[in-house]
Amino acid sequence: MSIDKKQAANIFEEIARLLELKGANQFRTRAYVGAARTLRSLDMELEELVDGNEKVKGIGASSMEKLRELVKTGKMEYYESLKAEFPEGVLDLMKIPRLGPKKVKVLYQQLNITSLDDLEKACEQDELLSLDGFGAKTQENILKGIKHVRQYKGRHLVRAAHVPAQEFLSHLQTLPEVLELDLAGSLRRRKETVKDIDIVVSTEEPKAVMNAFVNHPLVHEIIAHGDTKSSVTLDSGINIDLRTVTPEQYAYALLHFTGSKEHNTVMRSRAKDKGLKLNEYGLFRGEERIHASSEEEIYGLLDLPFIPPELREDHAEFSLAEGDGIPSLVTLEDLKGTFHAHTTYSDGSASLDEMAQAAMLQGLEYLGITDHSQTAYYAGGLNVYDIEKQHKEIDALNESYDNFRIFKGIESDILADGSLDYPEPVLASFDFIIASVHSQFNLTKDEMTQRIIKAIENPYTTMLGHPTGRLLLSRESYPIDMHKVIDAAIANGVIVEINANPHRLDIDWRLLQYAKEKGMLTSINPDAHSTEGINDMIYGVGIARKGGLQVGDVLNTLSLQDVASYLDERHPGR
DNA sequence: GCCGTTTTCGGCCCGACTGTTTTCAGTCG
Repeated sequence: MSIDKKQAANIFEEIARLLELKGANQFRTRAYVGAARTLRSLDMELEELVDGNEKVKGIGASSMEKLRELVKTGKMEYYESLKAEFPEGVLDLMKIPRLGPKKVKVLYQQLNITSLDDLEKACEQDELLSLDGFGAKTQENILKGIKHVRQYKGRHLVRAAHVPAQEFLSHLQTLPEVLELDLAGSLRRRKETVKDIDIVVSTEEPKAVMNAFVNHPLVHEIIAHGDTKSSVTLDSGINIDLRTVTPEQYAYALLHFTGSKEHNTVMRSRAKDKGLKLNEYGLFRGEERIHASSEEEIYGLLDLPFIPPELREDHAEFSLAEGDGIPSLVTLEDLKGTFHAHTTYSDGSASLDEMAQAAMLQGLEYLGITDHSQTAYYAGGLNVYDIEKQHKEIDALNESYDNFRIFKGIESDILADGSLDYPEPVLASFDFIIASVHSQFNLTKDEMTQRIIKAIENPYTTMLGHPTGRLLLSRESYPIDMHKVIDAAIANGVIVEINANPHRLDIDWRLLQYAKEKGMLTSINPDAHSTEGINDMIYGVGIARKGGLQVGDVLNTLSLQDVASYLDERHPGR
């Protein structure tokens, strides 16, 4: 069993946690975190990295040697011995909010606590009160934290954060004391999952704003309530952090709290290189504060073009900024239509006409309907008779619409051998086909990659659906070599979708820069199973923007006429 | 542990809040 990048990254991450527990030098700890991060977004195979001479920033000689050992032997002596120093389960304790390495160390050394269960029992029996630095309040918070960790595992799907965030923004907007406000944090950066909601407000009267915030009816619990920073938990379990600053500080605060941490670190060192200091309150030359009234101005002061929030991950944005420039990113308004929607013919909850009307309400010119194929019996997959019936209904509806068209599609299962789910004459009856894997995930990486590439090579395949099969926060991707899949898609003129359903957001944005450079075309598809599902396109746009995609990279920015001729030319039978 | 167009040694981002203290450590972002 060979090690993949994610597993390797997790091991480096765990080493960092263990070193923290040991009380190691914080910079050494940070180096391991940095190595883990580098591995996660590595643009080559692990074997290539450890065998080659290419240097990668963030992985020095020591980490490289450990990584090589891991890749070659499947084991790392250093990690194993470090792990042996602590009982299994101790690391779980650090997932509890407000429990860091120092407190965890005390808990396990003095009370021999090595699991969430142990900790819960100890709290219930008031055992923590005897420890230095622990009091009743801490114990109470830990008990709450254990529940929180068990229930939510700390992260949330972007839709679960986006909806309440909009509610709080509108609420705060109505306050006369609020001068400016914005979403910040990972939600503004449109990450695929988020830990909490961050909002920044500029005001001259922070107390009034904070009071209104913590007293909002959706607030379940107040975690912190200060003059410039407050933090609450909502009934749904998600946290919101609110920061207030003065109008003078606002642009700097928005930049700071939008992050990412890694992006900010680079920005700070750029400032430092110029003899300046950057923090959430301003850019300083000695005591002198340099004025900036927008994020654009701050970037300008550091000789950078404006970097949109979605790109601020220290992933590619600084090299883009200093090379070809920051691309003008695709927006929701650029989408003229969309593909991948289910109806009551299979497992959707709305009829063909209802789905089409919902798309029209969004201002779209076309909708590609793709119910499930016959093998997906669990989802009511369509047999040949159903398909004929659906096509007749679509023809009639299209007759009745002005300037709107339903495209006839199918989400064909990719069978275990890589073939599509109907005989050729049936495949030929569709305007387009999305090929997706829905079963038999337990193949090896090579087998799965070959299976999907075979489907890509089928001339009837127009798009590849949710290419990795991941379900965020619940199911990992099946093993697959996405670089090979992307290369095959490009070679065969197949579109790889950005599945915009918040549970999937698949293809991962970290692959999009590679795909774009190679010339891959994508389509932002909601995978809608209801009329509301069409609204999920916005989350797919966020992913496209994180990947640096522009209008020309996205099929469904084409007008009805252009997309119709594209599909016609692409169809092997026409 | 990582990094370097002044550097192979000496730095490594920085501030707010809580809970415990009695002036501050730990945690978080």
